[in-house]
Amino acid sequence: MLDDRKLTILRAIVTDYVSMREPVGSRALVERYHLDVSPATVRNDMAVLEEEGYITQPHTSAGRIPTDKGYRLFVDRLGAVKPLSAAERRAIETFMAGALDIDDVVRRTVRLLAQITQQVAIVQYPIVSGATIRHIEIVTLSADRGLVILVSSTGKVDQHTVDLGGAPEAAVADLRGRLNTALIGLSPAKAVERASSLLDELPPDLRPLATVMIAALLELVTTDPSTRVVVGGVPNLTRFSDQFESTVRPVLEALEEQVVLLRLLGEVGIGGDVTVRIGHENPYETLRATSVVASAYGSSPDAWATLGIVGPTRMDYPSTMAAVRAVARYVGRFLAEG
Amino acid sequence: MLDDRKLTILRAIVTDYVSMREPVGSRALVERYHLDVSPATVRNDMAVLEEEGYITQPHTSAGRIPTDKGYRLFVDRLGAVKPLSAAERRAIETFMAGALDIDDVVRRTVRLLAQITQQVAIVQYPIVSGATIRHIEIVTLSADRGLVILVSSTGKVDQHTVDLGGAPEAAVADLRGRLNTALIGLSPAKAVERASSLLDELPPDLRPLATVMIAALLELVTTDPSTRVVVGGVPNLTRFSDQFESTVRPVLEALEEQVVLLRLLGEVGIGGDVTVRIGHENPYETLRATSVVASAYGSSPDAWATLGIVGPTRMDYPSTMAAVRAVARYVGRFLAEG
DNA sequence: ACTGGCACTCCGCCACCGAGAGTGCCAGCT
DNA sequence: AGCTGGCACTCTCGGTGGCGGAGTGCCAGT
Repeated sequence: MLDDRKLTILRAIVTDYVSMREPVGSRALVERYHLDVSPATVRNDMAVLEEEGYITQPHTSAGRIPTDKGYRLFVDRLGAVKPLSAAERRAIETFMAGALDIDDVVRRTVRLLAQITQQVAIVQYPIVSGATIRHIEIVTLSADRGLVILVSSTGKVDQHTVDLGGAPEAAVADLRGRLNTALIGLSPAKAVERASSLLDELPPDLRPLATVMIAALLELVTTDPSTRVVVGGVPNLTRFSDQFESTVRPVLEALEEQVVLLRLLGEVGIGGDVTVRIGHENPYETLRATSVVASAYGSSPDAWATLGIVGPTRMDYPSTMAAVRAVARYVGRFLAEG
Repeated sequence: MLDDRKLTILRAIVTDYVSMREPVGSRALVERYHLDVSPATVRNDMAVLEEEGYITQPHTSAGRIPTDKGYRLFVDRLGAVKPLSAAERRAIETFMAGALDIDDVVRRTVRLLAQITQQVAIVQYPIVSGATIRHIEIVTLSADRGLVILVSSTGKVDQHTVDLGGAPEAAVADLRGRLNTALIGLSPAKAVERASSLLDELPPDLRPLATVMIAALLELVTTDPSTRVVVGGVPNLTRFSDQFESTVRPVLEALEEQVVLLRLLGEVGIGGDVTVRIGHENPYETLRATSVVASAYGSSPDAWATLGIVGPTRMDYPSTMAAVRAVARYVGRFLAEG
């Protein structure tokens, strides 16, 4: 159906449209890409490509632009991965050097991604799931209010306020000790399990307090990993000052909602390569003019998360994918080394 | 110099321009604001106002628009505070109900502000300065890496990684105990002072570790309050889809930089009322088309911070100021009650 | 001190035109 | 069959010109 020349033409159309930002016509195509055929021939091929849904015309007698389907084919089969420039490699190295803690790593990563890709970057905090519990602390703030603090082996610290119900300080300390001895070193899933069985072993007077505590722990363990996403490079959106309402606003709205961001990053397998979601392939109708390029990253199969960028469907996929992949790999290695 | 009628006219121009978004002429003015004079009279007054720099003409034979100086006079002397609507009052009450911890309060506050004002909202985390240290925890992550966790009396939790240099577990525990007994209940400023004197009292083998620890604490105490600012309502920027490069981009850039945001919120006195900074009054040249409305908020003179909104100079100051004030007060009370 | 009138300026809108780019189709060539 | 050159057609885009409307400034009169 699609012979080599048609594929070459599609590739040329995508490349040209991405860099020139204008519908591309048959004449420009033969000139700029050294196709050894006449414009008329290219036109015939383009007619076929259009019929198959890979390209479209904004209006009669304008050049062609790729459709989502066209970009998809390009990404899957036609885009040669563009290696990073020396400057980009250097940027990756220097950006991460001297990172202090997890927060810092995430902040730096998001900046780095935004700068290299010139798009909006999104980085999810590494998920605790495979990590183990390192320490549990309970701090009393007032007679009635306390703070449960959970430190995981990856160095992430989570907190949650609880109602102490006026329990005596000694009871709190007792419970703190018991929780620590019982739960340290466990994975969150195991910890939740162990915690509920622990409840039965406790002296009756500790139980109400322990119930509250464990509920708080549970909440930290289950809800938290999904709640932390960091965004950067938002000013890059201004590069499309055309199509304002249609493009920029929906993206800004998506960026405000952590849940939306997480769904956008989507199900990226840990082993998998860079994932690209183009236009309508995204779970949100309003984002049909934007694409997401994402990848898993992490220090081990047990501690990983997702990072990626959001940009217009009309983007330089080869470069962007290369950048996302490189950053994901580098940050993963960086985390593993500590 | 400026008699009552001229002031009335200036007020009318500001009000009209803000709501209509178009330069306002003498005819429209007398009609819409029931000035009992002829357009010609108004024109004479406008000529004076222009000469004094309060209003200006985009071009000959267009209506007038306020200058920054005009807005300033309006805000200082002419704007009657517009009371909040019932819906807005209700929004404030319901938005905050059921807030869990500081993070939650801040997140909700920023959403609330953004929704009521329909602008970009900025909320700074309450500053610890007046708060006292509630608890210090040291957790070992690996032989070499540890985590210093600082819990303040306001329920804020800060963390910092340190290099343990392979110190034995017992030494770490010892130091942890000493730091806690020495520093709990102190204000950060006092704590830093006490910590350095503590250094001399320690057994020599603990000193290297203690030095690292105290440096980390110091960093937490001094740098942290200024590093946490939360932003929301960014999609509201799309309401000015005109003037894109001139307005939206600079604001987006400012929002990426915590330091810039803090400088924008600026020096707002704790006791003071709402502060307005109009156009060129801002410390950044690129933000000359935007205004900042900010206010201090907090639970006590010892624990407070700043919140506010960023919007176009052409904004409804009376409503916005009322909203910012109301939110600041409400959140302050909410924090005080716990 | 205010007003009505008047001449003047300038923007915004619309209609129109021509150039340019690009297409689709067709007949002819290889 | 497949490619090509030619041609008529379509549509956008930029520029021009005309016109109505809104608004101003000024001046003479009340």
